[in-house]
Amino acid sequence: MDGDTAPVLPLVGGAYDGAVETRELRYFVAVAEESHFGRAAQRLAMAQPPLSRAIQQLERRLGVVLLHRTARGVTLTEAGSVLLREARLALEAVEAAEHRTRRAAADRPGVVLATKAGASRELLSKLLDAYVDAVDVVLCGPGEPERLLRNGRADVALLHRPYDTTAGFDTEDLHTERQVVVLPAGHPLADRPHLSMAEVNTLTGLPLPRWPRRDGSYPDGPGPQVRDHTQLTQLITLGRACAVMPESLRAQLGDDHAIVPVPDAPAVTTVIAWPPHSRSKAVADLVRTAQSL
Amino acid sequence: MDGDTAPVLPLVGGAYDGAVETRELRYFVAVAEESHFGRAAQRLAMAQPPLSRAIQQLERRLGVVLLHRTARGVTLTEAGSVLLREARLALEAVEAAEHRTRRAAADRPGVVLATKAGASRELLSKLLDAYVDAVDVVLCGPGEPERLLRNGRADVALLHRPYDTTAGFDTEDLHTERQVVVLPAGHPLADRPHLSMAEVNTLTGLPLPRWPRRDGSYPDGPGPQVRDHTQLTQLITLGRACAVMPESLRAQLGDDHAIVPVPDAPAVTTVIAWPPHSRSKAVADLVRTAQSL
DNA sequence: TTCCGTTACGATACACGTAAAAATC
DNA sequence: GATTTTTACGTGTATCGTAACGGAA
Repeated sequence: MDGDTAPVLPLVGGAYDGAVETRELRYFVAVAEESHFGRAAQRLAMAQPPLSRAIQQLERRLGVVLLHRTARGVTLTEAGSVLLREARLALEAVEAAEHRTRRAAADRPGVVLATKAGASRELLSKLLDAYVDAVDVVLCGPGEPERLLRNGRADVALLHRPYDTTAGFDTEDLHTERQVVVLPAGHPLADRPHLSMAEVNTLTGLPLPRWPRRDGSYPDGPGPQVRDHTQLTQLITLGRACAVMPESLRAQLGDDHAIVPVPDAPAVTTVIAWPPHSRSKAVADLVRTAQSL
Repeated sequence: MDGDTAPVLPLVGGAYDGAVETRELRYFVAVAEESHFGRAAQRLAMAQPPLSRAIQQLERRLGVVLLHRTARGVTLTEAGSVLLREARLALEAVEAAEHRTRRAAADRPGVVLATKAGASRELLSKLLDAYVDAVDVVLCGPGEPERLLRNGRADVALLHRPYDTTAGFDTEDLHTERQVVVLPAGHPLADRPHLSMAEVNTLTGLPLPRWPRRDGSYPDGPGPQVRDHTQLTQLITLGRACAVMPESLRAQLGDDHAIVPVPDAPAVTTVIAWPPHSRSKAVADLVRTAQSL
C-alpha cells in the first residue's frame, strides 16, 4: 500500500456507463485475494488474458486504478481495497437474493436457523420446544452461521460475540457468559481458582488451537489445527492443546477435562441475529420466543 | 397474489449455474415495478423480446417462477416479491461499491455527509464548527439522505425517525423532539394549547400535503403536492395546507405562521447513521463529535 | 533467463432488434 | 379484435482461448 498519487484515470473516451456486472466483481475479488492474475485465472477456470482485460474494463468503467502491477504479482491500491470490501458485500447481497428467492418458492418455506454445532444446546432445545413450527436448524462449523445469514442460506442465526461479527444485522442479546480454560484432567494448574489469559498463553506444551479463517486457511502458530469441537476435545484429552471457551460448553465435556475460569478473557454473548430488512413474521416470532426464554 | 401451487420449475436440463448478473436483476426490478414487459422495456430503452428472454433465463437459473403472466401485464409470485426486495438491496450494494470506490480514489476523499435541507440546522452548524476537516455536506430533499447512504454516494447521514428507515445502518440517536402543526397565522385553531392528529386530519380546507414516494410518484389524496420545504411554507402562508413537523423547524418559519403542539404525533428522533461496515476513522470521529454536542 | 502481465487475433457465444405467432381477455 | 407475451431468425457485440509480445527481477 505505497502512497501512490494518481489513482484516477484520465477519461480519454470510452463507454463509461455505470453498469458494473457481478462477473467483473467476482473476477476482481479473485485477483485481489490471490494477488496474482495467473492463480486467479486458474481459480476462475479461465485463461489470464480475458481476466486481465476484464479488470482493465472495470478500471476504465470506474475511472480508477485498482491494482499496482508488479513483476511478481499485483497489490491493491487504496481504492482497490475499498472495492474488495464493497464487492464482497455486494456479491453476498446478490447471492442472498438468489438463495432467499429459491427458498421462498420451496415446497416447505420454513425458517432456517443457523447455529454453531455444539453451542447453545440448552437454549436451542428450549427454543425448538417452544417454537416447533417449521424451523430448520442448520448446525455448522465456527464462523459458518454468520456466512449463511449473509449469503441468504439462513433466515436467523445464533451468533457469539465477539467471535462473530454482527455488523449489518439486527440482533438481540440472549445470554452472556464468562469463559474458562479447558485443561486435561490432572494438569498441574487444574486446581487453580482462576487463570489469566497471559498464563494460558504461556502454558508450555499446551498451545491454543488454530481455527480456520473464513477462506479456509489456517494462521501460523504452534497450536494444532482444528475444524470442530470434537477434534478439539480429543486433542485436549490427549494433552496436546488447551482451549478457552464459554463455560456452558463444559456440559459437553467428559470427566477427563478440568476447567478453570479465566476472568480476563472477554465474555461471550450469545445473540440471535437476522437480516435487517426481514419482513418475515415467522422470524419475528422466533426472535420474540428466544428473548422470552 | 393468488395461491398458485407449483412455483418451482422442473429442472429439465440447462445451465443452472448460480451466476446471476446485475443486468438480470435490473431487468427484473423494472418489470416488477412496471408490472408490464412493454413499459419496462421502454424504461430500459430496449425491445420487449430480449427482456422477456432475460427474465425467462433468470427464472430458469433460479428454478423459480417469478411472474404470473396475464393478458394485461404481470403480477409477482410470492418468490418474485422476495426477489424484488432482495434485488433492490443487491443492486444498491453494487452501486455502493462503485461509488465508494470512485470516491476513495478521488483527489480529495473527504467524508460526505447527507442531510435533509433545512433540518437540524443548528446541529449541523455546530457539527461543522467542531469538525472542520474535509466534510462535504450534501443538502437534499426528503428521503434522499437515506438513499445516498444506501447507494454509497454518502458516508454518513442525518436521518429522522420514523420518517427515514434506518434498517441496515449503524446509528446513534442525537436528539428527540415533539411535533407541532403549522397553521396560517390567524387560523381559528391557532390559539388552542394543543391539537390531536385526528383534529389535524380533519381540518376543513387545510389538508396535509403529499410528499413524493421514493419512485417520485405521489400518493392520492386531497392535499397539494410538495417537493421541498419552501413550497410547503408558502402553501401554508397561502392558507392551502397545514403541516405537521418537528418543532425545531419553527425557527425557519416567518411570522405569518402559527404553531400548535400535537402531543399524539410521533416524536421525531434525529439520528446520525453510517454503513455498518465502515472502517473509516473519519466517520467514527464525526459520529463521536456529533454525539458530544 | 524466467516469471508475470499485456496485446493481437480468430472463433464462439451471448444479447439485441425486427418480424411473425400464440395466448388471453 | 384488441392487448400482451412469446418464439423465430438474422446481426452485431463481447467474451473467451491460443499465441505472440513487453518488462521487471
